[in-house]
Amino acid sequence: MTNSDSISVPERKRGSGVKVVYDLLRDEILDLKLAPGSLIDEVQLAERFKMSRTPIREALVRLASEGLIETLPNRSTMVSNIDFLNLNTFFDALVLMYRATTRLAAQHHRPEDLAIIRGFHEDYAEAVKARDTLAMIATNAAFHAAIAEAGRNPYFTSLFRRLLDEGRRILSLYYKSYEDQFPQRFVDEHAEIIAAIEARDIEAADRLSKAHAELIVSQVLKLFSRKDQFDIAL
Amino acid sequence: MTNSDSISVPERKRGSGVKVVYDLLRDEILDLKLAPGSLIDEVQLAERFKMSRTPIREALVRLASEGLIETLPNRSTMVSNIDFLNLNTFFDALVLMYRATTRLAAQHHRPEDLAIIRGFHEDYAEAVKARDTLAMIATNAAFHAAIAEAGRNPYFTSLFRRLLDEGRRILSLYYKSYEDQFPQRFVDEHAEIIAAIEARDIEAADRLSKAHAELIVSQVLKLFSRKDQFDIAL
DNA sequence: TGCATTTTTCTTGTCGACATATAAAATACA
DNA sequence: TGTATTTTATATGTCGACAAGAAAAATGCA
Repeated sequence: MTNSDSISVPERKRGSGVKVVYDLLRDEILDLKLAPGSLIDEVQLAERFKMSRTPIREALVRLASEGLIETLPNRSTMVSNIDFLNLNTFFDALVLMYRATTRLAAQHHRPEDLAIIRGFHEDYAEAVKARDTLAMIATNAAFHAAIAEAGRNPYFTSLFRRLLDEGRRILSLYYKSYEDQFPQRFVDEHAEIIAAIEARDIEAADRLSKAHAELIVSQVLKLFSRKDQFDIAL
Repeated sequence: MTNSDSISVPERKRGSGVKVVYDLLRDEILDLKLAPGSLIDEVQLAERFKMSRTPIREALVRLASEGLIETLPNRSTMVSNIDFLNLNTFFDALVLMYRATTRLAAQHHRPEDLAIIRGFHEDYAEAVKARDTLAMIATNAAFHAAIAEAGRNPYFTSLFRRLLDEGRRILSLYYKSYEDQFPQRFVDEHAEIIAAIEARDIEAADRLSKAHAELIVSQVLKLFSRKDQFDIAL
């Protein structure tokens, strides 16, 4: 008897339901597999994940509290739109968190943190070499998140993670349109940042991370100002 | 027939359940009516709020994603402990957010924002005059949250709100023990901050908010270093 | 035809019940 | 008596079903 013959096999550990749904939906939203503004149906998800609506709803509540989806009372819930009109608030926060987390990493990192950071650094370099844009975006976010972890301030880390997540959505649009030489420059700058952290040079970490962040911001802004407004509005 | 005669009166609007539970539990946690570390029972809450466990659970999921409660798998959920060992990370984030939000308020505030801010300023002054510590804590948080709103950066605002919330719990302990003259000084400093914002003097707003935040931090640290360690551990 | 009103449909919000995992209690055994 | 094992108790995780709103469709009327 093959596995597909038996119908009533739960095959899922108790308590894992919410996490599975949350993780997968989150990834799909951040990779734009679920388009901003698209509607989410609980029953549909329940069928897809083969579970009841209760754990689905709890995953949605969590996504909503993180701003990834919006729920209209008594009416459907939808993937949050990217607010292009207020990108400046996003960039302001992003630059400040780049600086704050990198500074703290220079202060508080431990030897084992550097190994982790270097790991993601190499992953990113390989993604650049392979011209794999989705991997570039994901490993870049992981690299900076690892630096934030080494800074050991959970308040900064959680905001920064949220910003990096939102950045994944924005950068997905960016790299969908343009392939250019900047990723290689980012690799070099990452190496400089690592060196500053390792040397515990707080001011250098601050200066380099600030320049790095502002380069990204200026590139994305240049792109968006060049593109036709109607082209990017969802 | 009086209202109490009919047993099966829902008397609650559909969709309001989660919000009611969330708001009340949040307040009780922040005012220390629910002690850090105390256990939360879903069935008990369901009976208390006269609703089923489903909306209760969704409110708990939301509180958990904001870090106010922690949920042990398959076992009970509890009110998050205050991490006295890592207060420095809290203060680092708090000072930076005081500065960032006040700077942005000086840049982006609109006339109507100032009216709101002044309203909370007066509420706080009255609470100080009345020596109502719980009101002081709440209106102080509201005052600074209003400044953050005027800065119009939702990323900063949401982190700052979370920090102010956590601050409510810490300050509750502070004021439980000591009554002193600092609240009046805070009133004066608030007035100076408002003036800087109104004058759109970004550097002054930065300087004043930094000094204000650091005064609070140093006061709380002084208190905690004076107190017996075992006295405050939970 | 055009608009207001009623009906239908469809999705969400809530409920009560069952299943299961963990901790505590009880038992067995050396 | 002390430890290991089994049993029980209890709170959580999940389920299927019903009810209530809101939008869409259908109907009525001028």
